[in-house]
Amino acid sequence: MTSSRPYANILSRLRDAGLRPTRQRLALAKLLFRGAPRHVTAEELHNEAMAAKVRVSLATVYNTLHQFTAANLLREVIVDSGRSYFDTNTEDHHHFYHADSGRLEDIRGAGVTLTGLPEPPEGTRMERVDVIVRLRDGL
Amino acid sequence: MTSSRPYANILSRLRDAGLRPTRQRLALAKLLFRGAPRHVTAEELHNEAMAAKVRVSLATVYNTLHQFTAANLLREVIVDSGRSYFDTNTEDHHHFYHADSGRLEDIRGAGVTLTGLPEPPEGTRMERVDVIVRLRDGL
DNA sequence: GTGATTGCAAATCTTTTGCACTAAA
DNA sequence: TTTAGTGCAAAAGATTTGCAATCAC
Repeated sequence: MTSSRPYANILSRLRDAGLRPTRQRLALAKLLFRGAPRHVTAEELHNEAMAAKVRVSLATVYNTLHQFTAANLLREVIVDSGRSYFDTNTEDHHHFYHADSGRLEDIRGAGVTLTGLPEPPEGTRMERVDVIVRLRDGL
Repeated sequence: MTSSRPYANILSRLRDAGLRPTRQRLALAKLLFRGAPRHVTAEELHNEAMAAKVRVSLATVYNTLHQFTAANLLREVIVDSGRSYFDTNTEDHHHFYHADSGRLEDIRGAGVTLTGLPEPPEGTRMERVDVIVRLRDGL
């Protein structure tokens, strides 16, 4: 059972991604990938690390999140100017954004279809398509 | 012809929105709404104002952009954490985001269809749906 | 006049950077 | 070793705020 050996699993994920499995990266990866898929900000992850007695600087958390994103272990979700969210779910999916609380919720990609999108302009290629459903509390 | 009296037009747009038509707001609105629909950042608009010899502080540009957005004269487009774009096109449409240049391009909303989106969760309402097609230069 | 708006500078907040130090291979 | 990675503190942006001065009505 894979989930019974999360450490080894994470170790290989980092190695496979070409990232040296340093103490900090391993610790952050364990925090990120242990439970269900989640959305975190750099500051939240830093706080979690502190709570878990893992010594990491905020700068390293930022660096690590970006390295993980470049390695496709994470996806950056942009819904709020001035705050970056990182999503542990890198599969095709979209998001509900609870604008009043700042919380993100996944929308499975499978069910959603987009039709009628124009071709990318000459000289460009489509990197990805984001669908963000902005929600407000109340009626 | 409406476009021959942009000033009077803008004046009423502000009044209708419940915004006092101050010198700064009129000047910024004229810059924003004169030509074709466009996407601007606060800093770009501030630079334009300076170039047009309109004295406005950057803080006032920010305030004004947010007031215009609240009044539905503008729409804020979020594609980049750390930089806000304001779109003079408030109709239903989506965006190409040229990630390499930071440029935004409209996609007419009419042609695009989204199917299979789940209902908003209990206790929330859908404020709007954004589709952002992230583009990269080159092949 | 009187209350809404503005300008300015300072404050805030998030994110990035430079560089000496530390640790992985 | 040798080179990548880290911490820290400082820098960099973007945006907001506080408050006295100014303007629209």
